[in-house]
Amino acid sequence: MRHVKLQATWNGHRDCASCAMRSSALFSGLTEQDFALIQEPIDDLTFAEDAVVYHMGSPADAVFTLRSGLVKLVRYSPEGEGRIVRLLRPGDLLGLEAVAGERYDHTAISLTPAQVCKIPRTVIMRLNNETTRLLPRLFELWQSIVRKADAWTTDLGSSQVSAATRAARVLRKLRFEDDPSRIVRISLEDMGAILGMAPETASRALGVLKRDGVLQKGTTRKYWRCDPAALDAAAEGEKTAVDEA
Amino acid sequence: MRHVKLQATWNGHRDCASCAMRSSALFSGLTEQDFALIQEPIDDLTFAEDAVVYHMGSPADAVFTLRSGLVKLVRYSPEGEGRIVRLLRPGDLLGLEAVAGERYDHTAISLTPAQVCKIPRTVIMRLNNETTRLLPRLFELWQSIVRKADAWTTDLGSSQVSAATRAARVLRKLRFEDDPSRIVRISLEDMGAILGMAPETASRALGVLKRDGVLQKGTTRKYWRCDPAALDAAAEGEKTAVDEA
DNA sequence: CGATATGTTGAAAAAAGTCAATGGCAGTGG
DNA sequence: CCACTGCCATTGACTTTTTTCAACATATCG
Repeated sequence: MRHVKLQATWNGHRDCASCAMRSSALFSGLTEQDFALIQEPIDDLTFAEDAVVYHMGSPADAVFTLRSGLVKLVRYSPEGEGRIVRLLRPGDLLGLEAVAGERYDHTAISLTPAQVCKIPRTVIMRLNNETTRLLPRLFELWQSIVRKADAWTTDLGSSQVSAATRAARVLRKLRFEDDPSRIVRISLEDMGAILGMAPETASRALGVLKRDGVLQKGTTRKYWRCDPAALDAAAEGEKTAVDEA
Repeated sequence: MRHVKLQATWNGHRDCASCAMRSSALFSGLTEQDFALIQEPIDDLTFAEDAVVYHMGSPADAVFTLRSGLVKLVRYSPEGEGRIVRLLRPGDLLGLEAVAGERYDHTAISLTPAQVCKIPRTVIMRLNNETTRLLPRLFELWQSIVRKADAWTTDLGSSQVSAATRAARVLRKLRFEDDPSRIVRISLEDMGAILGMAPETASRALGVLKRDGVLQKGTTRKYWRCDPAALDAAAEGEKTAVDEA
């Protein structure tokens, strides 16, 4: 297993009212007066690649918004086997269970360098007491998490669908926002932990996509290249034109 | 595909304050005065086996509590393939997305005759406006749904775990509450839709459990019999004593 | 520049999918 | 009441996929 970094660097406090993330995340819908209710400081944190944002089972005292980077949520079985149950992208929330429960349900680990805002649960509680504008957003976010979890099962969890097709579906979740032909490269172990398959099988699945012209090596080991249209086709389970040649 | 019944029978209105389900479901934590705020009538409905409680994509205007019976939540892909993403038991909520969204995310179908209470979204909204005692419960419930969805992926979705073991884990979710040796019998198609495998594979997996002495035929086709301890062992991936003989 | 991690590939075994035939049970209609 | 019919469930035979174990290649980091 890869060495895991524990440290985050603190970039100071964040003014939520002027944050670029404001509209896509938790606090959209709040008014200027509402923001004044946020009395605690919101920490702005930077994590290196492979750093732990929080641990499964540890006391959940804050919710996080992901400002940049990519984060995996890992759920460990009692035997120590880990499965990745979600991939989080900029704008997504981490650790929403802090609002409802005692402890985190996953370990959150960065797949790339990541920037997150740490929002103490007390801030959420106060806002909920003082304004009605947070709640609908909270419901929506919770519901979208459920929807994503269900989609994870249905899209990635069927052995009637080929490993290559399911791998392509994962790759689509890993595309760079600004360049759909660039894909964040994750380890085969992680790919296996997402799809519930052995890393060798994941390697072979990616091999198929490469031979079909869907996927190429990137110039650095941090990412792959792809043909976006071919990737979409592969994710639907179709064979590519290259394959038929 | 099995014929699906569409009809529910109406058993009158329900007084939530005196409901046996009250403590395990949505309204635990409310006071007597809070119950007075429920002005709309709560319908008490009975569904036959294989009846649809609500359809995926239809407008979501009510949340349901399951009072008795067993319900599956099915998510259909655009191609019409259905996967079961959750099994609901008495005390569970159905259609919580009505509080957050416009439409139901699944089709809810009864696996046995089922009794449900239909709670209009407006009731939830009013209670949330008038009292602070509903919200924490709502958060908890939402979080427990996420946790169940994640457990579904990790417990049932790994091809490194044998089909028989995963089938045993499903069977554990189907046990009668009052008699842990009795298991609601579902079709092999449903078993396959839960585990993402072909129904023939599901049949063979159950065959293994039968040969190992974990599972037996019931006296009617509505249920199976099992050795509870052996089932637990099988769900952990262990071989039974019978098997070693 | 080498030590260690991760990725790739091969080969054999195990598991699962698929197609097809058979068997059993329940409900229907004579 | 019983044979008929239709729907599942079961099983067999075969194919394909995946796992597993192992060797080897490649890349990264000290």
